[in-house]
Amino acid sequence: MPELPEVEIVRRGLAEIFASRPQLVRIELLRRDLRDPMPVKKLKALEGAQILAVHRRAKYLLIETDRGGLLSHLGMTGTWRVAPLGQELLHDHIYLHLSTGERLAYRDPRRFGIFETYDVLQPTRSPRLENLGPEPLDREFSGASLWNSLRNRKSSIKAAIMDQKIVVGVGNIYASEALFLARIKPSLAADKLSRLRAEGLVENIVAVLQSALAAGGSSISDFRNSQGDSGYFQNQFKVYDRQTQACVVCNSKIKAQTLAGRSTFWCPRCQRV
DNA sequence: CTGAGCACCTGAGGGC
DNA sequence: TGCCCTCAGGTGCTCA
Repeated sequence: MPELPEVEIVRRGLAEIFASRPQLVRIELLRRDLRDPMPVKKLKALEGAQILAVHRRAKYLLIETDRGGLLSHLGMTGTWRVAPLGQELLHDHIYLHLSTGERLAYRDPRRFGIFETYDVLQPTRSPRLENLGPEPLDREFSGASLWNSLRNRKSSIKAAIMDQKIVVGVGNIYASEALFLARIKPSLAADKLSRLRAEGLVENIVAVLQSALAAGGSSISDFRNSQGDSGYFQNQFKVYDRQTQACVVCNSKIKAQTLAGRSTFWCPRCQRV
C-alpha cells in the first residue's frame, strides 16, 4: 500500500492530532510482533511522554516525544486511525491513548509493519534509518545525483529506483508510473540510462509523487488516511494495473510482466528503451 | 559488493 | 456456496 505519498498523508493527519502536543498516556500492545518482535520495554518507557511532532523519513513515520522516538512503518497494509471506544477492528495491534482522550489505532492485517523506538537525537544512527538514499522531494535529489548512483548498477532501472539506498519513497506503483511519464522502459539496465534521461526521470518521479500527494494518495484496498478516507490517485494511474487497457497517450495495449519479483506495467510503444 | 529469489502474513478475487 | 490457487502497496534474509 503505502509509498511516500500515502505515508506523508498519514503523517499530516497525525500531525493535526499531535498539534496540541498531547501526552502519550498509554501504549497498548494487542500483539507484540508485527514483522519483528517489538521492543516492549523501550516502548513502555515512552508512556507518559509528551508528543512533540511527527516526521517522515522515507516510508517511516517518526513520532518525536520529549523522552524518545517512536518509529512506525506501515508495511503493505498498515493504517493509523482515530478509533473511539467501540470502534475496534480485527487486526488492530496497537492503541496509543492520548491525554486528549483520543485513541490512535494501528491496524495491519498482514503484519509486515514495524513498530519500535528510535533515537531522536541521532536518528541517522538508527539501523532502520541509516543507509537511506535521498528524499525525492528534497533539493539534493537531482538528475546528476541519480545518474551518479546508477552508474555501476546492473539491475533494471525499475529495481534501481525502488532501492531505498538510491532514492527513498518510490515503491512498486510509482516506479511504473514515473517510468511511463519519463518514457523509459522498466527493464532498461540502470547503468545504460543517459545523464539527460536521468534528469527526465527525476522530474517525473517528483511529478508523480506530488500529484499523488495532491490526490490524497492511492487507495487500492487498505490505504486510508487517519480520518479513514481513501485517496483517489488510483483513478489517475496511467499504467499500474492497467494491463491490456489502452495507453492514454498512444492507445497501445499496456503490458504487464514480473520484473525483479514485482509486477511491472509499461506501454510498449511509449517506452521502447 | 551485487542481484535474484524467496520468506514473512492475511485477505481478496478468479476459476471451477 | 465453497475450495483452491494466485496475487497484493515492502523489506530483508540467504545464496551464488
